[in-house]
Amino acid sequence: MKKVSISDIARKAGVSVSTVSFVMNDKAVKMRISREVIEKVENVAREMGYRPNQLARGLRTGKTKTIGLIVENISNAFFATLAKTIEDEAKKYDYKVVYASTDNDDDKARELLNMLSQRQVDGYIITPTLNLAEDIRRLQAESKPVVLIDRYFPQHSEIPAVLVDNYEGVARGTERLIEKGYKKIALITIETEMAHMHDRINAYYDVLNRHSIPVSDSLVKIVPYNSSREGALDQIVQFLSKAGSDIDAVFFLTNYLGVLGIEAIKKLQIKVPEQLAVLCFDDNDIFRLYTPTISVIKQPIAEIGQQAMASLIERLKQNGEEVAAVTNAPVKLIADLVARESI
Amino acid sequence: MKKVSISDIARKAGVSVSTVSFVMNDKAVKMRISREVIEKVENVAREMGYRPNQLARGLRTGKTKTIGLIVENISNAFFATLAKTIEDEAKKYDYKVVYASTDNDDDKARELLNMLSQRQVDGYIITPTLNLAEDIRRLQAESKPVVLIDRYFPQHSEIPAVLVDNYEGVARGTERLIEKGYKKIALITIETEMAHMHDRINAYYDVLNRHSIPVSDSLVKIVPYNSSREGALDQIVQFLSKAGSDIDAVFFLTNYLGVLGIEAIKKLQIKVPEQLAVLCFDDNDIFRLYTPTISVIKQPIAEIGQQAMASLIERLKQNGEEVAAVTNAPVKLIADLVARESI
DNA sequence: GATGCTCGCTAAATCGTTTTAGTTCTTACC
DNA sequence: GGTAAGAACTAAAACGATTTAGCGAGCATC
Repeated sequence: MKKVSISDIARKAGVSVSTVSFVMNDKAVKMRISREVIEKVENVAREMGYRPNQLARGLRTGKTKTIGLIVENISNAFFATLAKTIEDEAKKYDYKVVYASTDNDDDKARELLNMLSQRQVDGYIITPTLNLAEDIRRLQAESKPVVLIDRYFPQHSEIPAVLVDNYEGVARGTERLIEKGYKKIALITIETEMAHMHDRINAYYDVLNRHSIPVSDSLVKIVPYNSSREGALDQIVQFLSKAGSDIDAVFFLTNYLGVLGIEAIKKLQIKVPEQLAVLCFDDNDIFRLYTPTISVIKQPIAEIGQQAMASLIERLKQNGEEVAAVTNAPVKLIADLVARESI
Repeated sequence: MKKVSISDIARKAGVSVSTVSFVMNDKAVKMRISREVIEKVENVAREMGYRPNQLARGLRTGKTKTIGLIVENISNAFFATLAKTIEDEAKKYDYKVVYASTDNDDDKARELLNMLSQRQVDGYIITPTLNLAEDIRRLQAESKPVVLIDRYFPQHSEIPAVLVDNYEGVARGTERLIEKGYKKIALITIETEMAHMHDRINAYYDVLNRHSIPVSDSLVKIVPYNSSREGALDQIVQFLSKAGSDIDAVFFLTNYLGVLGIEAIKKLQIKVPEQLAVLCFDDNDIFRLYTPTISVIKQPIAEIGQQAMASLIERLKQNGEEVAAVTNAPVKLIADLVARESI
C-alpha cells in the first residue's frame, strides 16, 4: 500500500491538483471553490487518509515548521526537563522539535548544526559549546533565528540567549553560607572556559572578597572535563578527604557534580551539615530525597524553556525581514535558593 | 545570504547539475567523470559551503535517513537514557532520530505518528500506548519498519518488540524477598491495561501462590494513571501508613513510583529495611544514593536500545521487500536484581 | 568511409507540494 | 449585441535534488 498523494486525491475527486491544494490549506473560499467541490475533496481526502508530504511542502515553501534543539546531553535531568518543556511549548505554536546532544564537543555540535541545517529547520535553540559562535553567526547570516539557552557568548551580543543569572545565583548561595557562619567554603566545579561557569566562579570569589574572607586555590577543585564518571568521583573523594576539617562547607557548581559529591560524602561518611555544609547549583530529585536533604540554587527550567521558545517564535515571525543585527542583552532569570537540611 | 544549491555549484563550476550530483554522491567514477572535473566540482562545493538540501533529496529518493522515536516522556530518566542510547546507535548507522513524548495518551501518540509519517521518516521505534496497535499496523502496511520498545502487544506478534522480561524480573525480585523471609509483600503499581505491566503483576501473584503465601487485594495498591505527582504521593503515603505492620516489604513496579515511594517512606519515617523492605523495578540514581540504598530490578537500558536499533536497521535494509508478515516473538532481555541495603 | 565502441558528460523527467497567472463560462449592464 | 466583470477552476512553473537515457567526439576496425 503506497502513500496517497495530492494527485491521487485530485484524480479520484475529478478536480485539479491545485483545487485540492486550496481545499487542504483552507484557501478554498479565497479561491472561490464551490461548496460542493470543497466537500467532495474533503471527503475523498478523508476516505483515502491523505496526509500531505511535509518534505514536498517544505521544499516548496521553504518552511518546515520544525525547530532544532541542541543540548549537551539529553540523558541529563536538567536537559531532559528542558527538552520536554520546549517540546510542549513548541506544540502550542504548532512547531515540531528535533533534538540532539553535543556531549559538549565542538565538532559534534558543528555536525549537528549541519545536519539540522540540511534538514531545513526553521530555527534553533542551542546549548552552545565553547567555539560555536562562528557557526552560529553563519546560521544567522542565512537569516535563521537562533536562541541560546543555558550558556551564552558575552562577546557576541548579537546572539540572543536565555539563561539563569549564574552570578546572582552563586552570589546568593555563597552569601547564605556565610550568613550561616561557614567560613571555609570549598568550591567544586568543572573545567570549562564557558562564560556561564566563569560567572558562577566569579560570584564565589567576589562574595568572599566582599566579606574579607581569605580565598585560596586549595579551596577550589576543578574537575577536568574529560573525566569519566568514576574518575570524577575519585577526584572529589580525594579532595574532600584531603581537605578534611580545612573546609566547613562545599558548593558544587553543577547538578552532575553535586550528585557525585553526594556519593563521595556518603562514601566518606561525612556528617552533613555538622562536619560539612553542602550546597549545589541546580536541583535534582536526589537532593530532595537524600538524608539530609540538600540545599540548592534552583534554576527555573520551565521558564527558561518558555522564554527561549517565545523569543524564537518572535524571531520566526519576522521571517527573514533582516532584523538588522540587533544587540540583545542575554535574558537572565533569577534562580532561587532552596534551603534544606544540608546548610 | 541565501543557501547555495546544487545549481549554484553547477553554474560556478561550469558543469551540469547532474555532474555535480554524481560527484557529491561518489558516483563520479562510475559515471566516468574526469579527475579534473571532479576536483573542480569538489573545490567549488567546498568554497561555497554547499550542503545538499535533505528535503529535496528525501523527496526524490523516498529515504530521509531519519528514524522516529516515540517515548512516553523524555524527561523520565529511563526514557531519557534510552533516547540517548538510541541517538548514539543511530549515528553509527548514519541515521538521525526525531523524538517525541506521548505522555501515554493514545491521541497524542496518534498525532505524533502522523507527524512523523508526514515527515517521511524511514522507520520507527515506539513505546506504544494502549490502543496504538491499529495505527502501527497501518505504518507496516505502508512498509515502514517499526520496532516497539519497553512495551508490546501480545496479540499482535507481527509487530516486533524489544523489552525486558518483565515477568522474570518481578518473579526474581519476589522470590528474593521471600528467600529473605518477608511474607507480607505489598505491591504498588500504576493503573494500566498494558501487557508489560500485567506481566509484572502476574509474576508477583504467581510467585506468592507457588510459595503458598496468601495474597490479598489489600496488599496491592493501584495508583490511577491520571494522578498528579502530589496525588500519587499522597496515595502512597496513605497506603503505607494504613498498612502499617500488615506488610513487611513493598515492591514498586516502576521507577517513578519508587521515587515517590522513597519520598513517602521518608515522610513517614519508616525504617528500611527493619520495618519495611523496599524493592523497585528499574534503577535510578536516587536508589544508589539514598540511605539505605534501595535494591532494584535493573533493566538493561543500553541493550534494549541497541537491540531495538539493530532490529530496525535489519528491517530497513530489506527496504520494502514485503517481508511477508513475519511473526516475531518479542525479544525479552533479562533484568538483573541489584541487591542493596533495603532488603 | 561507414560502423561501432568508449569516454565524458548533459537533458530532462521525477518526487509532491504551493502558487501565480490564466482560461472558460455566466451574468450584468448599457 | 457587445463588453466588462465576476465565478469557478486549471495549467504550469518552481522548490532542489537524483537518475535514466542519450548525445557528440574520438578512435579502432573492417
